[in-house]
Amino acid sequence: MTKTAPTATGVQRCLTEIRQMIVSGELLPGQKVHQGEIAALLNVSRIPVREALSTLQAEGVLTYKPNTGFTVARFSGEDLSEIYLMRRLLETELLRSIDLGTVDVAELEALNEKLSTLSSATDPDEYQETNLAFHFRLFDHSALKLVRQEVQRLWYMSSFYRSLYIQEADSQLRVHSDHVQIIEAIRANDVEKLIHISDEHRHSTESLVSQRIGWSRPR
Amino acid sequence: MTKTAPTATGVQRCLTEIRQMIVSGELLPGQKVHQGEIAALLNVSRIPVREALSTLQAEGVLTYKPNTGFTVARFSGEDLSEIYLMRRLLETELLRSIDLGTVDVAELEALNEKLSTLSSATDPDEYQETNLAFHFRLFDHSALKLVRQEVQRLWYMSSFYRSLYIQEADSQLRVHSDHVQIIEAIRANDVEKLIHISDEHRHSTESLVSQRIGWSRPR
DNA sequence: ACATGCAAGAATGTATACCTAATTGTTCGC
DNA sequence: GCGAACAATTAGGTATACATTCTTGCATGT
Repeated sequence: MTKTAPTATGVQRCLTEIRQMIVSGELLPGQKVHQGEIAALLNVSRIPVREALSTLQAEGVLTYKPNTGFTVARFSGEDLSEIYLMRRLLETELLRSIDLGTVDVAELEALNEKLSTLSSATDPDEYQETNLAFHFRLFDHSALKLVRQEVQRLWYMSSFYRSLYIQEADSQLRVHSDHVQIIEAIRANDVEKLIHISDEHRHSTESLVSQRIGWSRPR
Repeated sequence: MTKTAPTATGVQRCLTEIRQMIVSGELLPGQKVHQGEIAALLNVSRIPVREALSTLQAEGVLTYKPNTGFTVARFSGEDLSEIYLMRRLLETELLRSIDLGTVDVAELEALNEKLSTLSSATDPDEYQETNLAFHFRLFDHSALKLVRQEVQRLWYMSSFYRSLYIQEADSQLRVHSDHVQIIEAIRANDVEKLIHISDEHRHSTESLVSQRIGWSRPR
């Protein structure tokens, strides 16, 4: 999912790299993002870096103050509640619009199994990646492209905060079993059950994330 | 609302100007946006233009293809349905979260009266501006900042299409009377009624917009 | 000691210039 | 005459360089 096309432009590489730096905690919420540093790190000039930062700001991942620069967005508990509220509303629409009969269940199971083999403590990046793939492979079956895009934006916005709770063995087990239930609901062609399970799954992650707020420490 | 701060950066001016060009129909959906042209038009180099374009792409106002450039996003009827679906879900949450007692009703009435004095045919820009101000002055009373921000993005995305239907005397009358009903509901402190009226208001605009799809003609 | 103002440094904002990829039109071969 | 390769042109992508603004620390004065 983070694979950049071979013909990728510098801006696009900057985008994925900076996103990655946020997920991995290399850039913490509240921290300033120096254009020069990023540019040197990625061996490009500041121009493509600035464009990537502009994009991330529009997505809500960064904040911006003119003549002062970009900062990693920092969310309060209320902010995260809003994000999860929007996710619930929009993801419910996505799930409801899917014809479950057409879903490739085997692929989802494979992704979920891959998740269980990954240690979220040692490979947080790939774990996040795979978890995201699991959910969006499902969302991809919806015809609601714009809603899907917006949901993805919401996941990006909160990616760092999700990474906080995910690095725990307990959470990992919970996630896996929730996913199993999701797969069962799809097999049973039971949309309402799928929505219900997904709601609970989302809600449990929200609770865990909320508990961890404040762990992020900008200098 | 479109007033750029005196200390504004070039990118910000580009942003508001390009938005304006889309609302006014100077840039039509499906049309290519040439960086050089915009730059010359606004007396800046292509650098700030490109950053503004990146931002607008992240907002969904433009589409982008590497090494080929930016294009004004063009929405099908289904796309617009999605946008209105998201608006309904999110705006309902905004309205429900507002303490109607604290709303400055007089200000809303003033904006609505201003709307009726404007001819949407001759001053489409200011009409759109004022209409947007009416709704967002209300949304501003919500504590759900992120939801509000997302709703604003949805309005921006579809601004051109809204401009299509609004340039009709009938629509203008309808809008005004809907707004009067909205104000009444606020006065009556009746949230559910407010939501209901808003739903119908939104739905009627969606119908009108849908009828006009295809009027936009990219070269 | 504290506040104010100023100067040096650093980082942002943008114009210019160059390189590269996509496009368009042309020529050659069939 | 039609299609494919190729050259010329256009437009996008990015590095460099410079201007401008913000920041920071020091000095000065109250």
